[in-house]
Amino acid sequence: MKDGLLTERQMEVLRYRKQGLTQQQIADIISTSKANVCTIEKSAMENIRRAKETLEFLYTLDATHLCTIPSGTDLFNVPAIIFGEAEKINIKVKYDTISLINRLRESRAQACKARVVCEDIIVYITDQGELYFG
Amino acid sequence: MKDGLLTERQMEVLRYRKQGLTQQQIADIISTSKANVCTIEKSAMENIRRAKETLEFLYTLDATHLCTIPSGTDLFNVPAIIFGEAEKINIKVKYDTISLINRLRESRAQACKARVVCEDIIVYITDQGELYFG
DNA sequence: GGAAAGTTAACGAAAAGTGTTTAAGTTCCG
DNA sequence: CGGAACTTAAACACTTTTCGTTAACTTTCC
Repeated sequence: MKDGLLTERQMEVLRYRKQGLTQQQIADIISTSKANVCTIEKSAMENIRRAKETLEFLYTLDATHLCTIPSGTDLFNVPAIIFGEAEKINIKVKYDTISLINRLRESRAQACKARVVCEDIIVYITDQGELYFG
Repeated sequence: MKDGLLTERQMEVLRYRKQGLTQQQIADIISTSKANVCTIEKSAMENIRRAKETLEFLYTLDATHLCTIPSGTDLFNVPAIIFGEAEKINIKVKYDTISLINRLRESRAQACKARVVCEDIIVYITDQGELYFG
């Protein structure tokens, strides 16, 4: 039975980073180049991103496809669309208008520019009204 | 930029499984042996476990060590210990007695037998009073 | 008991991930 | 500007993961 995704090296760098050390300082401590510290840190972040994405997939397994928000939609119109679709299948969405927009912004930041959705967004919903954006 | 931890094959199997298919049925669909479906499913679950553990590590980066609950402690005594330790460092724990026990049970199920803690449990806490069990 | 479902072990080949180095690039700030 | 911090790319040796096979084993349920 193995540990998480991160290697000892990666966790080491992240811990030192959390303490505020520069890459050069860490490089000196663990006896390597600062370029290497950079790549180790970067691959650690990549692993964390992949861990998150993996769990996101798990959630969508429990969820069903609700609708797709087309690119170009005004962000402020998104809640109404989602509430409407959810109502059709008799599910009460867990979020109000504001927190729904915030949740979307957090989970798909690069898909939201100013007030507009700039990528198609697939919306999933669970029986409990939890939302996921794909 | 890559996807999550799971391979196409692994996601495929998990989706069919969610639909209630047996390993043999899936094996027929994707043209392989049921033994292979089993190992693919198993490694998928292992990847999911690792993803969770990775994010747990991330939380402990933000958190500081609060105390260690020794093996053999009565579960119902755990909240008092934790509240006491948190008070010493002036942090208000986010949970009440009941939800604290539930949180512990969920996060470290195999460490809780009946009313007793059967493994040492390291407790971490954030400035916001969020708890993590290592 | 017997059939279907599921698990395990051993092994091989292909693919992917990791830690390094070196060298050339940023970006930020006084 | 100049320096410190940080990023990137190519290449390498090395380890790990993955998918697959075969064959034997356990569990579950009627």
